[in-house]
Amino acid sequence: MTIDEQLEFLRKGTVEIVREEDLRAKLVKSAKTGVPLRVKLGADPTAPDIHLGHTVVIRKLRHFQQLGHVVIFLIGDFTGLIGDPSGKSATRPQLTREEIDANAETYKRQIFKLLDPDKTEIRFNSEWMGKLGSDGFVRLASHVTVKQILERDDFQKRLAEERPVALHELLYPLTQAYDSVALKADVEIGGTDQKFNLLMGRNLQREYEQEPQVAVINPLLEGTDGVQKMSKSLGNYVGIDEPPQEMFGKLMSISDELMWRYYELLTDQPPEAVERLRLSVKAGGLNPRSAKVDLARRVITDFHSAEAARAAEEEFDRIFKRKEVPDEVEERTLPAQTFKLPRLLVETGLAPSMAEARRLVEQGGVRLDGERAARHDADVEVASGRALLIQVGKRRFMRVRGA
RNA sequence: GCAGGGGUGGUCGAGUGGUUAAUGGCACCGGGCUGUAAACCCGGCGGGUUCACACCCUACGUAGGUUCGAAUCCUACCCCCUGCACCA
Repeated sequence: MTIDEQLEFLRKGTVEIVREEDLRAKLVKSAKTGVPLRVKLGADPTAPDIHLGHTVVIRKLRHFQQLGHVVIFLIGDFTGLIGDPSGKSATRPQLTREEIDANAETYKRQIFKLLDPDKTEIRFNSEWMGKLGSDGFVRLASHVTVKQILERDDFQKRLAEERPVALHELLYPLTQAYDSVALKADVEIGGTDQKFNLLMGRNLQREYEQEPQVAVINPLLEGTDGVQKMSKSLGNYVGIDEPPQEMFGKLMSISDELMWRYYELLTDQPPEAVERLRLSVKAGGLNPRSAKVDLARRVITDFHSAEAARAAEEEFDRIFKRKEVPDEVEERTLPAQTFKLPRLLVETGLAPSMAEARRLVEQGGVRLDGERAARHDADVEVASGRALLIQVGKRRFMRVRGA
């Protein structure tokens, strides 16, 4: 690829690159010297559960790898003590060395679904932050001014709104920036929420007489609700460790509009190809459902396999299109006796409470052996040797046998 | 410590003595429709007993109190936020 093509390739899906000219220069230099660029991404040690939102930046790392550069996956075990000042969470639980190591292993297993292990360094910032000591830390702090730190939107906003800003939060951008110095990073990847921190790295590197890193800023992926950013706590996420069937369902549940966003940020489909698809759907030639199925297939293939994707699709069709019983249904054995229907639902865990169970039946959401249960006071016999198929809603199934 | 503001159901947020299990939004759940777990429409959304009308219990930071009756009034306490002060 020419340098221009490389730039184009790296630009895909990003919001901003600061500065693109610097990146060009680094790419040229690397090509000339044969020394790969060092591309950094920081990760929080407390949450090793990666979801699709995180994969946006990981995918960007992969793009750099594909061009032959070295990726440094930095686990912020030191910064984890501070917690990114994203507004809410105050103090974070202090992790033991063992927990951090365990989390690191989980990270590795997950990120190597997208990244090439041979071109990836896993590092911990306690490595250099620990050595710094409090005197070193104070010296480090002398390199930036309060005003510089307070420039950060988040701080300004909170000060303006008279919401608290803890002192240690101000140190977060500083330590993150120092990581770039310690690693001599050429490029740092991050979401838009990280922009300030990434730029701080540039400043600090200059202070330490290093060539400033390039900040490659990626958008934050919206969650399946299409509104808020994907996050575990909001429950609008798709975890990359989730079973294929779950992923398929969740991806099918995104809005038709959001699907294009996902195409852009979660697949390596070239923008032109995605645009063609979009036009085709818009013109009515292609059913949006089909495009969504295709998206789901691609994502599942990345994290599981093409085979798993096919199976998930088949299962989905079976349940939602043909309204059949899934391939595998959980089985439970209960003492052979007669149950009131709501009681049975609670016993099997298909409903959390009697009141909820009754509601489900009244609303027509419960089927017994395929027959809609009309009355919630019905007696249901669980006989030994016979299996009873219970369905709640569209997607919860269970087979119950009497013992 | 002082002053002020605040703590309501998964969440946001109404409600200042009586049809308040608590308006409304969101989330969530069920149904309908659709080639989608999309969109849209309808319904539900603390728990328990009951075939059912119905009844009971628990709930508005915690604990008491006033009252026929309190999320709403009083007292104490706890927690959060803002400002000021004190200490260093």
